[in-house]
Amino acid sequence: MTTPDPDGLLAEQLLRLTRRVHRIQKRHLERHDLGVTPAQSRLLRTLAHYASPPRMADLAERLEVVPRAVTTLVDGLETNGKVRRVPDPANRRVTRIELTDEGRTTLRELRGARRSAAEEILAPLTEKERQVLGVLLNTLIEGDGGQRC
Amino acid sequence: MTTPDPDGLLAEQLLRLTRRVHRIQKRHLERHDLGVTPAQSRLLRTLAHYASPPRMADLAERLEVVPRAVTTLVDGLETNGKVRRVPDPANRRVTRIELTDEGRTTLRELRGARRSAAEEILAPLTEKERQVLGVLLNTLIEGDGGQRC
DNA sequence: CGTTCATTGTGAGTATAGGTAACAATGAGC
DNA sequence: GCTCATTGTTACCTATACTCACAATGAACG
Repeated sequence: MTTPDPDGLLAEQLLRLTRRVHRIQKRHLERHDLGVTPAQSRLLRTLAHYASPPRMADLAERLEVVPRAVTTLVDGLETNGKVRRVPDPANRRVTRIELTDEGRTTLRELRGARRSAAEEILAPLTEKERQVLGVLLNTLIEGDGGQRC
Repeated sequence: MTTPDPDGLLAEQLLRLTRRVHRIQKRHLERHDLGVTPAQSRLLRTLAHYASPPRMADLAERLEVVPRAVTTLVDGLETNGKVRRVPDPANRRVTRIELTDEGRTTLRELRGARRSAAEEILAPLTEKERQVLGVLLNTLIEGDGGQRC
């Protein structure tokens, strides 16, 4: 009742914050000069979560993008020597994506950039507030993916 | 202590949520078929906040983008008849941006799209949680713009 | 076996959003 | 009047992600 459109406002804040997060992330990445774009950084981190090299399609699903988008990202990372495409002997349609040693090194350095970016973004929040925010964001993320359709 | 990199995780969640917000917003905009891109929609809404027509530079500052980006957005909106460039008689360098009647109509219809998009995004949260999230997001937004540098 | 259909990744092209650099027109300060 | 800052824009580039079409491959089934 305080505002006429509180939810729209919330979405607005979210989008605004988003732009800032992107900017800050990009700046910190450039500062560390790892030769990796934000989206590539995300793919690298995702890659680290797998026990064995995932397929392109696996990555696409995990990143919530169409497979074609993964191709471009892997192209960039591969030319920079961060990842390697390896054919799957069992199914010749699939190509699996492996982190190279250089990719693993980059990933470690990336963690610093990521941490400092997060710190800059979250500076205004106390530890407890961050926890609350984390829970809320998680609810939003989980809520959609699991229940719809 | 539960996770090794809680802040980085938070930024990750934020970015992930962001992508979803963009997708949902775009879908709802397309469904209402108002001939307006998400960024143009944002400019229109921003425009409505001014008592008198703002300058391009004002919009750029408010939207947190470079002036050049505003030019493109206004170009699109002007060719679609949603806004009008009017020269400022007092300072011939500045052009002020006015909402047209059609722009105002679009803005009203836009509110529906915006509301339904917000509802879809925020569905997993209770009313109280939304309030908490609003406060946290506001802290993050205010905290950066006002205090740094 | 072969025919058909689904899966997998990618080439080609498009859209959106933003950024930099250079510039012309204008205004302001000395 | 000369210099410098402001304002918007022209021209160009980047990043991200999309659709569509397609070739290669595998799977199902008569």
